[in-house]
Amino acid sequence: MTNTEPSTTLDQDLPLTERLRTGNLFAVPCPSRDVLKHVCSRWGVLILISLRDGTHRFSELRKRIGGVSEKMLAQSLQALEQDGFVERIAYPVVPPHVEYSLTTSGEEVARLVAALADWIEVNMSQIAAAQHQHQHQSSQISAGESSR
Amino acid sequence: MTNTEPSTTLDQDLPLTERLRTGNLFAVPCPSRDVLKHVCSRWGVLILISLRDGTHRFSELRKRIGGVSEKMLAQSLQALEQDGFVERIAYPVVPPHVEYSLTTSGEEVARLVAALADWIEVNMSQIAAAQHQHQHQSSQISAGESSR
DNA sequence: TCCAATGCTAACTTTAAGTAAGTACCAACA
DNA sequence: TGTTGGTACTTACTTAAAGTTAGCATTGGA
Repeated sequence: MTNTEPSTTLDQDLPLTERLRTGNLFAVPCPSRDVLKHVCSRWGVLILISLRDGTHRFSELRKRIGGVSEKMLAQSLQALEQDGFVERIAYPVVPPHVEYSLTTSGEEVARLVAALADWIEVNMSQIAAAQHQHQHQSSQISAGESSR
Repeated sequence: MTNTEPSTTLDQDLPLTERLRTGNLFAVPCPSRDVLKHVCSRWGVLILISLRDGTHRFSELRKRIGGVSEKMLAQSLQALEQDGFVERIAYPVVPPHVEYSLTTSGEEVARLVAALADWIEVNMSQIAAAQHQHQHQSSQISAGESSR
């Protein structure tokens, strides 16, 4: 049996202040989850960080962000634009010229996302060490003496 | 044609300081991307935030995090454990009793992730307004007469 | 005339997420 | 002596998302 509860129960039982602090992210039908998905997605993160140093064209972003396809770049940009984090300006010329930049709120999320990404990169060697260690003592950690 | 470059080119051309600042996240074969994926994943975020107030059992997390299945919870916890963000302690009793808590580095990422999640929740009404506005003026934004 | 350049979109394939059911272990109950 | 229940998982299967490839529109330049 899986996922039995309506899962809004937890939020409903808490006082308003608590609901605001812990957020309703823990409830299933929460719109924040979608926004978080856009912002935290593989390409969303890199787009936001890329645009922190100013306006960029579609093709510039594609070149800068290694491994992104045009489809995913367009899709991610559209999501971020719809959430109001990215502004899109299309100049009616041929060949097309479209510029993307961060909005005010976009700059704020981008700052937080960049902080997270920076932390991971700075501590990557430590994380890699933990991963390596985990490989060699797999599932040895347990309370007391015997396990499994 | 998509994804033409080996995409390490950009990093290689930059000086070391710049590479550290902007990170090699923009390169395809970057291990940071995987860590970011774990941390920023739908359930990873909620697990990290949940564990910020202390140790929790598997079943407690399942109840608290609305909509998560046992499979995804186990999978996400294993990824976070492997990255060294979460510690797992299994007591050799029947029925099983397993406790999860944040490590020191886990607390740090959790703090950054929580900051991001909090920002989104606090500004959710503004974001929702932007989304709604976007619906009604879809793709009307373009450069006025002609520029460049 | 034909190709290149740019920013997309559509059709299709592969991967990841989600769902439902099963496993192991023993204690308590009837 | 079943048998039920509780916990923390796996495993097999289905669906949704990501990724890949190809194409469109337009026009300046070779």
